[in-house]
Amino acid sequence: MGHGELKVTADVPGGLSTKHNERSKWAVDPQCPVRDVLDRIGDKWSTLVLGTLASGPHRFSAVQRAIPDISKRMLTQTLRDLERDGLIARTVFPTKPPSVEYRLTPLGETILEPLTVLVQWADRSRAAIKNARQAYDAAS
Amino acid sequence: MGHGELKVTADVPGGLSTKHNERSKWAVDPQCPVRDVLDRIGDKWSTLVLGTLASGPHRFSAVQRAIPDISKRMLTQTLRDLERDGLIARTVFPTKPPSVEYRLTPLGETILEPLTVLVQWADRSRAAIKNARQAYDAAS
DNA sequence: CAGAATCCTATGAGATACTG
DNA sequence: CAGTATCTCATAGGATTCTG
Repeated sequence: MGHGELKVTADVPGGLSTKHNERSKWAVDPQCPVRDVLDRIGDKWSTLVLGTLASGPHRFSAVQRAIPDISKRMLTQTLRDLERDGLIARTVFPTKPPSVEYRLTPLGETILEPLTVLVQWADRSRAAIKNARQAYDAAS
Repeated sequence: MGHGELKVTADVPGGLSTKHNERSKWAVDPQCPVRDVLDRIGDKWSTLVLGTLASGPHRFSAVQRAIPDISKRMLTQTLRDLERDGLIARTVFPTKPPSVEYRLTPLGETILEPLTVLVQWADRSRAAIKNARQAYDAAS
């Protein structure tokens, strides 16, 4: 008890992994889904960009306006990585000056729900975490 | 259409955020929940440690065995950060040699479900992402 | 406008050695 | 056993300048 009622353990006995692993060695696999997903969205900007595009297609400069403190360099790189992974699509309109539109692909839209679940957790837990930090820092 | 049926937009019109923000400026707030959560679990090891402790309390060396390629330095630091945020609890047994046990707190257990949702997405999407990468790299 | 190129720095993280 | 203390390196990421 104490851990038996965890929803996660009902489906994934070894912890957070989902299958194709025996027992608790899931963290060993360098291609385990945990590492896989975090390498993808664990960087500083990917989720912000995905969240921005969640409300519809944006041009390069529009994304940058939505995330004011991202540099052009990191925005370009983040967009490229997401495009390479098939999460967003890039469309160039050969106008003068050129205009480029970014939008979520169908695959990219499927990540919004998992991200939303995570963000909602963060929102609900913010106060508790803040308190925990203050208690920890006060005790140290 | 195209974005109107997104589940995420039903609850969170501005994108991934959940509330207390007007329109699409959610990414501007440095304390926005997206950045908040990613600063917490977006590092290389936190989720692996949380996933390991999901199956029950572990001693320091047991966590290290579960995640073979983490260094003692990073394991210590990751455990400290998670403890500070109130997600895990540290219990010292004054035996000789000393033994220390780590376990999820009630708060820490609440993050397992969001993480599981994300991991399951990664698992389901792995093939699609792999294909997208190959197509992108072939076209470049 | 939408980048590409270059330079630079801060930090994440590994390796190793030491200790109560 | 469960850390701490250094040292070192790779890379994420910022600032700036240039261009089709």
